Amino acid sequence: MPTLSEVARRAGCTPATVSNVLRNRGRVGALTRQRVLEAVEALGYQPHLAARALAEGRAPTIALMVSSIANPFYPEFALAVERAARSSGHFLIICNTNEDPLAGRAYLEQIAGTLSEGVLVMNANLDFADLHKTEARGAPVVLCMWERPHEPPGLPCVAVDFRLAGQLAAQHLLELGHRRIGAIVASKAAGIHAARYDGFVDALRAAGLDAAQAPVRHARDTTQGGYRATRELLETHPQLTAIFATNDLPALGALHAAADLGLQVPHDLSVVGITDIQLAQESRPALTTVAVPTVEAAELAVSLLRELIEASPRGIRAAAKAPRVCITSAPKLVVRGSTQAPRAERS
Amino acid sequence: MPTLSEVARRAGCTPATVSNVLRNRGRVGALTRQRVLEAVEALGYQPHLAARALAEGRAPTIALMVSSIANPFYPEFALAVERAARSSGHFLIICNTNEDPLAGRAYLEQIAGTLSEGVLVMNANLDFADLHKTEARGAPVVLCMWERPHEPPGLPCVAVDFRLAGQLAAQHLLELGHRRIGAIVASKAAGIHAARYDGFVDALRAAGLDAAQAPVRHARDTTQGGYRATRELLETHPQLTAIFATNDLPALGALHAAADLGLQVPHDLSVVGITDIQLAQESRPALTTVAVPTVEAAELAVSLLRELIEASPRGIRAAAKAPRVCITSAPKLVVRGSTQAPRAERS
DNA sequence: CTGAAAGCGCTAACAG
DNA sequence: CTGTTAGCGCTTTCAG
Repeated sequence: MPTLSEVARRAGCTPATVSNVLRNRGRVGALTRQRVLEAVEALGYQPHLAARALAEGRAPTIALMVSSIANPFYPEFALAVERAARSSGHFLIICNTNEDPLAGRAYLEQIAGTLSEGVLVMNANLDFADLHKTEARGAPVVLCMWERPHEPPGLPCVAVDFRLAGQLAAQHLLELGHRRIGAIVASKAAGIHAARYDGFVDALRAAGLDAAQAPVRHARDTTQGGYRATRELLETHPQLTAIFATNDLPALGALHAAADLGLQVPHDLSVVGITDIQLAQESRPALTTVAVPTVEAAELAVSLLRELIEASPRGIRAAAKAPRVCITSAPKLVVRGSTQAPRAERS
Repeated sequence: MPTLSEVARRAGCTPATVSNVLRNRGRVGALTRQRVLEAVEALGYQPHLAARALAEGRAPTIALMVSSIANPFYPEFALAVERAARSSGHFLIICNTNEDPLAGRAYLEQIAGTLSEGVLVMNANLDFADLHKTEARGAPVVLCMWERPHEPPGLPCVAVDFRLAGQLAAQHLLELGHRRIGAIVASKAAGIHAARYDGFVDALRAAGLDAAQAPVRHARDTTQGGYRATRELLETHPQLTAIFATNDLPALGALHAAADLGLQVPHDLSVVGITDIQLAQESRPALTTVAVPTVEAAELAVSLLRELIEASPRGIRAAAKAPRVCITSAPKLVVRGSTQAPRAERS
């Protein structure tokens, strides 16, 4: 691989000049520029990113921490992040923590601040102390999908009003006339999805229902998890006419469970999820869900991270004011085929 | 972030010595080592990866080129690649080409050899010329899922016998008694999936059938694509009893189409796919498919890349012998609920 | 066993 | 306008 000085030699000037023309710094004579450009072309020169990073004191990548890229929601998000990162001149490093805080820590320690300029964190079961440590080392951190806009996490974040999402889902069911609704909370880590469930409860209350009366099951955030939870729910509470799930994957599982129990969705059972992942459109029936602004969140996260990077000139911590919280636009109900009014008005 | 020399100062020695203890080079006195380790600990020192990369002339990352990480197959593969990369000391950069050869080229030119030591290529619609160019610049390239083990592509690759996969799928259908089988070829780029279709034809021939008699549709490699193709196929050839799709996503689409046409799968129509992605287990009915050794392919790809990296000491091209081809273990038929013997023996 | 010195490829002042 | 001079943080001979 040709280097700057090889280009310089060929163009009959110094590396500094070549650098200048390449980055449009300092004025360079038209003729010199011309010769430099030719030399670059002839040699097929490409700047050495590691060298540049070292000299500039900044890295050309950002990291995305995620528990497992194989969860169908993450790739959609990752794709949007990558696009945004790309257009701000960064490459994306994917860090699968596999739900293991130690793996997460190892990643953070190794790349934050040396290979990656900043870190984006999707639900990845990380230790907050580790995150603060990486911040302190000079690598900004942004939480990508904070669930409670009004309860800041003590770290910069983009927040989605998931409580509202829960409300919207529940309201939809209530408006259709459902009164006996089972809830599935997909809480891998404690507390995650709590806001969504809170919203569900809000809506029930607002409709004058006793929320304690609605049966709940916790499940893993997978189709399987939702499948099992639904079967349990329906076995113990056969009179349920609808299922509210805090995420699409378990909602999809509910669809399967219903099929296996001989229930027609939405005729015998309505199902609603949250997020609106790709798959939600592809199930049979298609899933009614509350769409979360994924792409917007990804873009906000990257631009917030960028801002923080710019604002921390070589490791100087920003003043100790409260970390920024960016709020996305509101989640929106998407009605598809998995919900309708309950069949029997009397239960 | 503390640097090597800060550690050295604190430990009362020189950077060179610190470097030595950290990488177990050159002998270091037990006592010095002790002090160095303490200093490292006290300062929370972490090596600066970009600096190390520059000094060593090697990069700590590899790149995975993929057309879009949002295609459900890729994340599964990417996860396996990341694990393998990790355990060989590399980080993974995800490069979504978005099916755009120009985007792919831009990636290759920028990172190959400077940020990434090597490049893994999933079907990403890249220009082979670009790949050869990046090889020539000193960054090894490995194709991750070459479809024809016996027709080497002129680049190092890991090959999966997809022709066999096609055969297995077709044989399964034939053994069940199907004779009127429609084929869906999911060929985003020309020729991709051709091997799978060839295998299908092989099996038909072997069974004494006229392959020309089996209707074929080309489709995009998506559920949607499979959906449309299936509807077309069934409208023009209502007597079909089975659908063979070259990939799982279109096969899943076939399932949906059947449902919309009022056909029971597998009772009225059998469907078989290839790959065995996660989703294949989750459809209703679950999809019969030919499983491809994804994880194995990912691991082979990374280890082949590693080998090539080691073998090319700083950009010296290996001798011009034919590039290596690693062959994975054979694809295997996985029978699930979407296939059974055709209902009417007479069509 | 440890230190001194050179350099990886590039950028960033500051002179000329 | 262009060249000179220092590094960025680390590794790596090669002396001591």
